[in-house]
Amino acid sequence: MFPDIDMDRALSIGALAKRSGTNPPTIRYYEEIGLVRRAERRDGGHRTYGDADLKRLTFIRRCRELGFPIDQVRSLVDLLENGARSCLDARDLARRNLEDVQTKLAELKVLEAELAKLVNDCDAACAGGPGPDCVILEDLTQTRARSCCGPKAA
Amino acid sequence: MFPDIDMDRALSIGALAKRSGTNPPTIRYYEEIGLVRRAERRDGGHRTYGDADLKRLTFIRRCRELGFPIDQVRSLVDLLENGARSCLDARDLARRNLEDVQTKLAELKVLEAELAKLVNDCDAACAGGPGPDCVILEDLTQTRARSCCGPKAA
DNA sequence: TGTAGGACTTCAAGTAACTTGAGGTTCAAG
DNA sequence: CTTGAACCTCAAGTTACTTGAAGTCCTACA
Repeated sequence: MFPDIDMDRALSIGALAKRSGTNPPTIRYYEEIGLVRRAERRDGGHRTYGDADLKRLTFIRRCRELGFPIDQVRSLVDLLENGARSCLDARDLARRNLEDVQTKLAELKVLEAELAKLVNDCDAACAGGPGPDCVILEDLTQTRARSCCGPKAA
Repeated sequence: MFPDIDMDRALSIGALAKRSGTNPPTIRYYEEIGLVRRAERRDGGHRTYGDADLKRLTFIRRCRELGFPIDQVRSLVDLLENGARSCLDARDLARRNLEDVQTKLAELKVLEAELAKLVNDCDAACAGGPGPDCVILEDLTQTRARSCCGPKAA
C-alpha cells in the first residue's frame, strides 16, 4: 500500500509527513506549540519517529480536517493519552463540532443559492458587454437588480 | 427602517459600520490596505462618510460574506468603479466562487456524516465510563473502531 | 571513498483578515 | 461645562500555518 515507505520505526520527518498527510514544517510547528511530543534525534540532529507518532499525528490531522481547532485537538489528544476523563467528554466535543458543521452547511447552502442566482441571472441577461450595470455588481450593493449589462451587444 | 440613523451624508465611522454590517476597526483596516478610499475628515480628525461609501462598503461586505477573498473583492470593486471591463469577468469570478462553495459543501457533508456517526456510535455504545477505548478516539486514529469505553459502567 | 544533491536543521518573517489594547482626543448631550 | 461615549493612532495579538535564508547531514551512485 505504501511500497516506498519503511513500515517500522525510525521514520524521518518527511516520511512521517507523507504517511500522515501533513508537511514537515507543520510537524515542527506542532512540536513547537507542544501538540506533539519533542521528537528524538539522531546523531546528526534529524528527528526520528515511530508508529506511535504516526498514529498520533494521523489522529491530529483527522481532527483538524473535521474542523476541530487546535485547542480542542489538544483536549482530544489529552483524552487519548491519559484516558482519565469520561468518554462522554469526547462525545460532547464531537457533538458540538457537529452542530458547528451543520450551521456552516446551512450558511454555505444559502451562499450557493445566491451565487448560483447571480451567475444564472448574468447568463440569462448579459451578452458580454461592458458592465457598469451588471446584475452581479448591482446585486452586491443590495440595491434592486436592474437590467444586466445594458442592451445586448454580442 | 433605521430610525436611529441619519439618512444623508456625514456618517461617522460607527454609523457607517452599523449600517454596512461591519466594525469601525475593519473599516480603518480596509482604508489602510486601500480597499476603500481614504475618508474625508472633520476638523477634529474624525472620518466622515456618505451614501456612496455606504454602498461601496456594503458591496464589499457582501462579497466577503460570499467568500470572495480580499484580492478578488478588489477586482470586483475595480469593475464597479471603472466599469471598463467585461461583465463576463464578474460572472466568471462568481462562477469560480460558486464552484469553490460547492466543493466546500460536499466536503462538509462528508464531515457531517462522519461526526454524526461518531456521536451516534458513542451514544449507542458508551455508558459514560472512562474512555481510552472510546470509539471517537479510536475512530480518529483510523484504526478500526472497537468496543466503546470498555464494559458499561453507569 | 568521494561527491552531488536532496532532505534535513534553525530562526525569522510572511500570510489572511482582521481583532484587541494602550493611551490619548473629540464630540454631543444634559 | 462637564462627562462619558465614540473617535483617533499605533502596535501587537490571533490562527494555523507557510515560506525563505543560510547552513548541515545523509545517501546513493560512480
